[in-house]
Amino acid sequence: MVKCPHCQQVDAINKTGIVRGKQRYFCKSCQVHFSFPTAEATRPMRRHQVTIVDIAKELGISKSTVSRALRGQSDIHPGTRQAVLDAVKQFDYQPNLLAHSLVKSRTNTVGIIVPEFVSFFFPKVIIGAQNVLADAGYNVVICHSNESYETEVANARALLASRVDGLLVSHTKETRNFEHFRAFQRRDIPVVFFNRFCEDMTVSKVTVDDQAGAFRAVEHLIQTGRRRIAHLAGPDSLANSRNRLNGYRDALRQYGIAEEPELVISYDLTLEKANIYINHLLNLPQPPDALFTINDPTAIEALQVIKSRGLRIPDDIAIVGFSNDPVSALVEPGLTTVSQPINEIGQESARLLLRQLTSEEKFEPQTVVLPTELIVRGSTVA
Amino acid sequence: MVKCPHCQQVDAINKTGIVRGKQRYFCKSCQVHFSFPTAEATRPMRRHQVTIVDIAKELGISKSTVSRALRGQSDIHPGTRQAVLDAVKQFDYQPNLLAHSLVKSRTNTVGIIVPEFVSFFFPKVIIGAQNVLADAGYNVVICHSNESYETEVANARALLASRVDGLLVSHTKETRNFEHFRAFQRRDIPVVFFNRFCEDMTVSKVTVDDQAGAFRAVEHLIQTGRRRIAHLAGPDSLANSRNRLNGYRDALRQYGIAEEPELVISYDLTLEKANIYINHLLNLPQPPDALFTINDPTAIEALQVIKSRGLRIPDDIAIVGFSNDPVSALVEPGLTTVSQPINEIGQESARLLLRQLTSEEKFEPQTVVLPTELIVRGSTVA
DNA sequence: TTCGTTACCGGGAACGTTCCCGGTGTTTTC
DNA sequence: GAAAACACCGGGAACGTTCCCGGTAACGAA
Repeated sequence: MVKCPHCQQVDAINKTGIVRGKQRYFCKSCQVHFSFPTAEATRPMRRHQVTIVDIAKELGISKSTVSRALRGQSDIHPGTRQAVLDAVKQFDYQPNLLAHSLVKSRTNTVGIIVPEFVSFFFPKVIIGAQNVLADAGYNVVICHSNESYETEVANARALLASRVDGLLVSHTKETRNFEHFRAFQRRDIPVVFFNRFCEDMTVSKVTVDDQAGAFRAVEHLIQTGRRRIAHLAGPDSLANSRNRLNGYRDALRQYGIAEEPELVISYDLTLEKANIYINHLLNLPQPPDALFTINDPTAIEALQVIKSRGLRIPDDIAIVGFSNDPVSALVEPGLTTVSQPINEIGQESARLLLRQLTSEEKFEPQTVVLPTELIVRGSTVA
Repeated sequence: MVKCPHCQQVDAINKTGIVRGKQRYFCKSCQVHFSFPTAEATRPMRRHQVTIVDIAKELGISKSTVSRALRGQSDIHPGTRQAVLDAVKQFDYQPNLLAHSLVKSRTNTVGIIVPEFVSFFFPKVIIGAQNVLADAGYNVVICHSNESYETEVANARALLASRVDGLLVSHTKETRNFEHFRAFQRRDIPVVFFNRFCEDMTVSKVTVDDQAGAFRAVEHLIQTGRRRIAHLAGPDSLANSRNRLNGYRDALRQYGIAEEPELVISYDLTLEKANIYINHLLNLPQPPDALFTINDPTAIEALQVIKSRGLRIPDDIAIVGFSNDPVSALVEPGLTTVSQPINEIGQESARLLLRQLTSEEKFEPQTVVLPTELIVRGSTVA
């Protein structure tokens, strides 16, 4: 009853096992195995995409010609080209970037990994970078590591797998192992760090003059008569929090003020912890008369806590933040803060990456340090 | 001097033109054209990627087997599998997602297009969506249309070209033509609108009860004694600004207050225009005693303007915003506002998309309306 | 023994592009 | 009027995967 598809014989057929749920046969005379295609297994009925060959067939030309017409380059008759363009419109053809990238080995895409983006800073950086990159014809895919090392590694892996041409990163506060970024370097995929960076990786970096900014902030506090200046510092894992701490110390030293260890607290950047430490500082036998925080959200949290305790700002205690978030102008009193050129950070990072992407020869990694500026508002002077 | 590569003859060779900068010859006896490969044209020295076949060659097995081992499925000897895994680690092999997506015709990626993301709202939505999507194994690429219709179209085109499996959109305030989104529908790529949506497209939508929220806000103003309530409305192109306006009108009508046309101003959501109109309202012969704005940034701008004019809030004029941005709790006085479940908007949109992506049969588009809640702060009651 | 079954594995065709290379007319040049 | 140049176009091999299908050895049962 089973007929060999080759010799059409019915006998001399053996069963030879069930493979993937389908009976297989063996024809002894033909010395060949065979099985019968099941009805639905013919094709998974994949939705047909209109491709370059569909256009080619329609116009009776070759796919090479269609490709040439689409890329709008050389070796194409204007008439043919127009015909292709018309057909493309008619069939609503969309080029498949996947195939394109596969053969070109480049995706015209750069990845951006940021640790968070509900605060003002990172979105603004991304927009700055994106504008520059878009002008250069690059797409951008944004990843959000959520301050989690695992997520960051997963993000990096995903970007590597999708073969981005370059990477812009600000790492998480947890990140101490940078192997997932070195994987890009090994493949000659340029990486640029911004804002937060690994000091012992030889990559391009964009940052601001954190130390000088912090110095100016603390100097300003000293010059307005403060002596017990507390500092809520960021985690030690972040270079910029180390630098801001250094700026703080520089100022104290230069003005001959001894550093009180109890006034310097390094924490994990969460508002919960910030709240705890602010209260702790205020509860000290000798509370500080000024507070310099690692960033604006922390300063604003401090502002709320201090006001809720009925203390006067800046009379009883002065506050300085860092980065001049728009909110800092809206709170009452306005927050004195160190502004950084957020948009430029993004733009400069993107430009650095682009230069690296387009340079033919070996590119020397480069570090760009942008200036900071002290913005004085009501939280330090009445 | 020129030898035919076939017959090795030297005479009977003609030049037959220079094509792409290279001399071409014709051998009359072989009846064949030929040219000589230039040295550097051999290969563009493309950096070699380590692929599945490299691993296969190294282990002396076929690429099919390596592929099987990597996908960790059936029909693979545990020993072979382990050997492959070891080699993968040793050679630092990274799978090429482009090739994978090309053959599978799916990218496991969904695109998100938002009109802006410096304000609190959209980043938060994105995070909500991303969490849900990541759990389901999807990657996310975020596009930022910057409230520009052209950019939005470009974004949509790029996402289509890179073959995302689904799309989450909040369109720009300029968008009146939705053809670029219909292109996804034509290809059976599910689209979910959130926050801002096109009413006459049959797609899934996630929104909040704008009308009820606005009603509650205005009702609250009326109940606290206000009668001349102004409304700074959003552009008519956005369904949610229309709905909020409707809620405003409902409340006035229900409480028997006639609508004053001069008190309802629709504008383009920029702070510059907001400032102008706020001042305009305050300069009216009969200025309003309350202001309900389309969103929180506008309300906060109003708050600043009003305070700078020396007017008291809420005594002289009360303010209500919309969406409960974190800033609204920080300004002084605190801003009464209508909160919406921002995170849930993202999550729900993602879930809707996922259901559509995984459902076998035809999926009926669905609209989810999430509740709003009035948050009363100092800008309306002392 | 001999057949049926299981457990693996390899070959090769997709997927949708680009690019190289070689063809064929037609036009220019000497 | 032939040789050289030009203007177009087509074929087919990449790119790096997955998937189908068929092969082979080993083993259990009849």
